Amino acid sequence: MSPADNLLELLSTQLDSLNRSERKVAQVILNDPQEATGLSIASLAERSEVSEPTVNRLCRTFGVKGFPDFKIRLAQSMATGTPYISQSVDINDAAEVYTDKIFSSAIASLDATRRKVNPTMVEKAVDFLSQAQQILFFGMGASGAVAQDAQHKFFRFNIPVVAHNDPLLMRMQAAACRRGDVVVVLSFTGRTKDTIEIARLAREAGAVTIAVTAPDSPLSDEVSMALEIVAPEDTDVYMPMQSRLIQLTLLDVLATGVILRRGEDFQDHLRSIKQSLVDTRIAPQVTD
Amino acid sequence: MSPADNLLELLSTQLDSLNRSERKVAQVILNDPQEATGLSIASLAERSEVSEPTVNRLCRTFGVKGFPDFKIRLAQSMATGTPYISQSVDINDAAEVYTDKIFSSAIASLDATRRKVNPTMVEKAVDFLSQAQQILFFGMGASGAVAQDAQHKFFRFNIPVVAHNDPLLMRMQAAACRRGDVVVVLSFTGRTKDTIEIARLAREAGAVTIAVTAPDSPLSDEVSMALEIVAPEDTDVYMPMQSRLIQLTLLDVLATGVILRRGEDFQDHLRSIKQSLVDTRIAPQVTD
DNA sequence: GATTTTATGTAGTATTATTACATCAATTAC
DNA sequence: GTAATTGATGTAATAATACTACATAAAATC
Repeated sequence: MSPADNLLELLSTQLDSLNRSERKVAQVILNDPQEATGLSIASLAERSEVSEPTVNRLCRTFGVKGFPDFKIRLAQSMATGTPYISQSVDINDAAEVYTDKIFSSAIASLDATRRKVNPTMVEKAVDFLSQAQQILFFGMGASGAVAQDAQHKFFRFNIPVVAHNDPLLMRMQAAACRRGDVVVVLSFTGRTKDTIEIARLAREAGAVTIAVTAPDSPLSDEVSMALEIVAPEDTDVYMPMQSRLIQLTLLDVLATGVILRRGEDFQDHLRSIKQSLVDTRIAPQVTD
Repeated sequence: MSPADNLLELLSTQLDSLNRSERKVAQVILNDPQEATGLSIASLAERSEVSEPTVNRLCRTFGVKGFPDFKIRLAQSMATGTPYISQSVDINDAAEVYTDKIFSSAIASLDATRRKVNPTMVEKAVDFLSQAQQILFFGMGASGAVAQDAQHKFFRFNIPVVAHNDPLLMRMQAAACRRGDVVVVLSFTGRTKDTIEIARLAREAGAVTIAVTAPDSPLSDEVSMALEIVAPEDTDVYMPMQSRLIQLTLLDVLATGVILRRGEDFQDHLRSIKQSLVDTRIAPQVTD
């Protein structure tokens, strides 16, 4: 994010450190930012009961070129700014408040990742996955559930897929890998000793290894290619929440990539899998 | 949304119905909208190889006052417009595009749910969970991974926790439930026959049953209380993606609720669990 | 209470956008 | 095939808007 991105937030937090006149302007803006984006410097000055240069100076205080530029930043930050700020839960929060905070944090994390994901790497991972003879998902702890989820998704592609969360099984499977196998290693930190060693074993055995992990971690040095994701650890204070959602979504992206690579015919196959569930259900919900 | 809100989208859809010169301008804008918000009418005209009034006319075509106003609408629609609209992936999408679409859809789903969650129900579920003698998470298929994830989260609370994705095991466990047990049943559709029956068994055995499922589904009638979530099925065409993220996040909310209910002392306990992982890791990453 | 510093406003200047009009190209009518 | 009309585009003047340099007023410091 560029420095002056969350202009509205900046404006309200910096309110105290402004001059009296500049503060008047800031308050008028905060009072109705939408309106403010439509005003000329003259009208805004008038409403704030200050002179035009004062408005101009306020703008420059926030590191923008001038008033028109300021309005544009304002417009941007209104849409994207206020919501979705990763907030820590407070011990006194009511259900409504912490529910909102957790959802907002989840959204903020996904949004942050959305912009950071490297499409070239995604493409590359999809290349490997769609050519794999066998796919193995390895994840321990919370990543174990992610691995299981991935298995449940990739089995639809008519490739043998396994998921493990037990280090011993992983180790055995890794050693037994052959050329054509693709191993996806899931680790939030990329620093778990077992995981790193298992990745190495798999690679030595001839498998392509893909890590979904933190940037510049020991694990990402050890694999064929790394999909690097940054989780804002501040909200994951006591358990992994954000990092796991990010991994899951990224795996959704990879699965989607594989589907697209397979072409349209393949989508019939997927539809038939979904259809096979119908008999296990009550009444409606067939959805084409 | 006001008429001229999705300016970028409008711009690309209306591209064909524009004059030759105006189209040139539109293309320059679409090519780099961010950049365009920073240009003067003169520079934009130059880059588009048209005259300034042409640019001005284009702006008016989209029902805005003038060029500066246009830039502001553009800025807004960049932030709010494209994103967070649940878009289907197209077979011709490049990696960058489908990555963005999937993340955006995930965000859109979470955002939609965020506003629909009933805090009273959350509160109630937290009440049950924090008083439970034992917690059982049941989920089949993709919900199986969610159940496993939940187990991994709730085991930290010093309560016996089990997770199952096998209907037979679920059934046995359900029948063996006793007063004081809490069963959380995860089902996207709430219509899987097995799941519904298992929920009934558990309740008859004396357990409190909580469903995380679709509103007004057979399952939600069968349980002690239901946390109802609506997944936008349109993006989950071939596999459950959004619905699963929503369930996970909702379980994060419940876990957080339990933590808060336990009070500050309990947070030391959580910290010590996290600390216990340190030895399995390489070097840094202790985080307090 | 005098002096310096900081804040704010005034008036002129520069930039930027808009309008009115002219020219050119394309289409249609003859 | 040419003339007339319509629509598209550009030129140049005008108007609106924002910016700068400077002056004045207020506050803070000595």
